[in-house]
Amino acid sequence: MAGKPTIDDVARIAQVSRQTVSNVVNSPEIVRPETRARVEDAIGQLGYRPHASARRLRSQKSSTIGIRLAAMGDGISGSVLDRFLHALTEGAYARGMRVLLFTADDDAGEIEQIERLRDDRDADAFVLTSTSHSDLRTRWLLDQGIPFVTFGRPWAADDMGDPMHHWVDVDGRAGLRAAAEHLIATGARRVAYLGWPSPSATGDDRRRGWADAMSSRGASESELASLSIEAEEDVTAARVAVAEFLDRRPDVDAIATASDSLALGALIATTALGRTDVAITGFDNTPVAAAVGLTSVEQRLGMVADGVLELLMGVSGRDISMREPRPGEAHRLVTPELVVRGSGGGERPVPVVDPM
Amino acid sequence: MAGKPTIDDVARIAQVSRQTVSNVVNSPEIVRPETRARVEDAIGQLGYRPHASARRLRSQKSSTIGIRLAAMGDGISGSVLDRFLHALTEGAYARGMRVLLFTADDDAGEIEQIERLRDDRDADAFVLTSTSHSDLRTRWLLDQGIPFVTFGRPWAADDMGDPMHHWVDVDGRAGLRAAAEHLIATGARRVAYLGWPSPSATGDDRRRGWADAMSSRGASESELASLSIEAEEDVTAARVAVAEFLDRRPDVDAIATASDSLALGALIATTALGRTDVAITGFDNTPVAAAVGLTSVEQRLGMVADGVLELLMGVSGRDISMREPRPGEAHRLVTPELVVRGSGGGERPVPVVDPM
DNA sequence: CATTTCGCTTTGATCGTTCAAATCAGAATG
DNA sequence: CATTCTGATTTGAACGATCAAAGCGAAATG
Repeated sequence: MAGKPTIDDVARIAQVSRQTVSNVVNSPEIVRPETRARVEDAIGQLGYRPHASARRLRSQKSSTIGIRLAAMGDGISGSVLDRFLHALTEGAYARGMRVLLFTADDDAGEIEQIERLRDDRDADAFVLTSTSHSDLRTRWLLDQGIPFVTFGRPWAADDMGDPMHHWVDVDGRAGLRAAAEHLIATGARRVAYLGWPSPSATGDDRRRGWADAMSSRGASESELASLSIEAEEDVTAARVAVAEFLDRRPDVDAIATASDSLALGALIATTALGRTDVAITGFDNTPVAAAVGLTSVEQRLGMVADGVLELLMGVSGRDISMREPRPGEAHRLVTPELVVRGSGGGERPVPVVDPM
Repeated sequence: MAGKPTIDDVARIAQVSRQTVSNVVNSPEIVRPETRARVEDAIGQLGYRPHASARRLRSQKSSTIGIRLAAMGDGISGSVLDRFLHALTEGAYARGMRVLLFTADDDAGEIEQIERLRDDRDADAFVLTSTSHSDLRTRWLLDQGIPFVTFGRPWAADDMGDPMHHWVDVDGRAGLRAAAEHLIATGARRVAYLGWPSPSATGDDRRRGWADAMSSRGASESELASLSIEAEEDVTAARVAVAEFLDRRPDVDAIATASDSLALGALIATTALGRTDVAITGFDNTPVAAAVGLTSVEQRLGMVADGVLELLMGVSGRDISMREPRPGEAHRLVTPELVVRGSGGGERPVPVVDPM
């Protein structure tokens, strides 16, 4: 009476047993309608809510997904993780799950934390981000039989066909193809590509998208090579690289880039050179892109989050229920969306970076 | 035997009772050393870890802090929340707490979620961010008697003296004073201020810091007014405002700004105008600032997080233990730190934004 | 020597729920 | 009409820990 109402309080008021109340809460369909109504009434009247820990103890499920909050030295794109986290949390709540945060300095530390959370039964599934080829973590999780999904492909020989583990990823290739095609469609004659130094699994894939668009317009391999710019994921590095490049190749009138950071560097370089005719596209659709009016590729993180939850819990399940990954059912490749803004080419409706 | 070991398994191996094992885990000092050793041995041998939910059920404590992951339309500065979250999570784990995420579209929605999490006993304390004057949420939380700390002052008449509730904040005024003084020290003769339209609690406070520095150099009120630029938290808006301003006041050779977004706008404007002699400082020390080499005010979010946990749990406590806020013990005002980079003034060691 | 004190350990109850099996009333079956 | 079946509800036993109080042996006290 003093504290929060328990299931017994509800049972007493509704003149039924504990278990019936439990049934009304967990599987209403097996309770006779009138009984159900009576119980629901009592629940509403008392403001009863099940004690999550009691339920978790008994059912041996934590209904919690653990995810590492990376230290984000990733520059601007850190906000991608942020938005993904937001979408994941929202989706998780809709399915009766919670999202628990943890931190770690490196992958080994992450494994340690996951082990702890698993042993404490604080989380029963995990989501990994920024996976690399032959990732320590995925191997370990598979060995342990811990349910997990990665946001990011394993980038193994045959990602789609050979389901080592469950993953969701964004089709960067399609994204860059769209960006390049948009630049061409809005009047660009020579579209360069600004990406990260190869080899870079994600980067090479994005470059392929640009190459797709260019090839279908008749560009040769050597032309593609001569239109490629490389820079580390860093605004300054990108600025320097683009300035140098435009000096050699003033005929280039558009640049599709692999990230908003690179794009920002390109934007600063072209502005400084007075080359405001050069159209630029970014990737990630970060707040910075929105802020400076940059056309960018949006990853649709809501769909990514949905995909993750679907792989973890089934299409509409409310429990972690992961099977062996089966071909065709273990992956989701989300097609991104091009968000067109002023600096993306053509008429430049809002002249964003030229002097007033 | 099949599943994870329980406290009873440990007890059996160590030839002691359940409770003794519990004591070894929770208050080792009351157990006789040899007994303790035996139990610890058994724990290690079995790899025993207490079942978090069982513990929470019995002790009626969730040992969990809830925090809303804002949708971050805040532009670049979204990363501040991110870094704070990281620091908070790290600190929380060190004190045996977990951090649970939730989302909401607005403050009313946040209240709803908090109520749920409280009722489900999923979290027993909350951290609020970006509080406004006369905040719906703080009022409600106080009424409900739910432990919480805000990151951000209430901005009431006398924040420091009158402890309505527990809060931690960064001393933006001191930050901008330091920035302005740095600009002056490195050779600037006329330092303008670029901030958000008044009234803005945070913004006005930061402006005051700049004004402090200027006044002590003998600037009059009217001079200060003529050196103030206003723009919304938006790169483009800032760029436009700064371009206009520099047209009127070409004598200005430095700009202290209230945020990295504004600073980026200023940077783009000065670059475009060829005024690379104008030194600029930002606020928040976001990845963007680092990327473009911008001197910026670092909020020291680790200290903020520590302050939050201290107010919630006491100096070294491992439990939520909040009293009535008492004068002098209910607040923490963290002094930020100026991170000096190339574009911050003076010699411009690394010419970041001029054409190559 | 009986008694109190002290330090450590054990015992029994309990936290609030779900599981598994038992019960029960009424309908359907032969 | 006795019997089986069926759907809805109840009962007793966990889940794995901590709390509160009791127990116990050795040392201290009168």
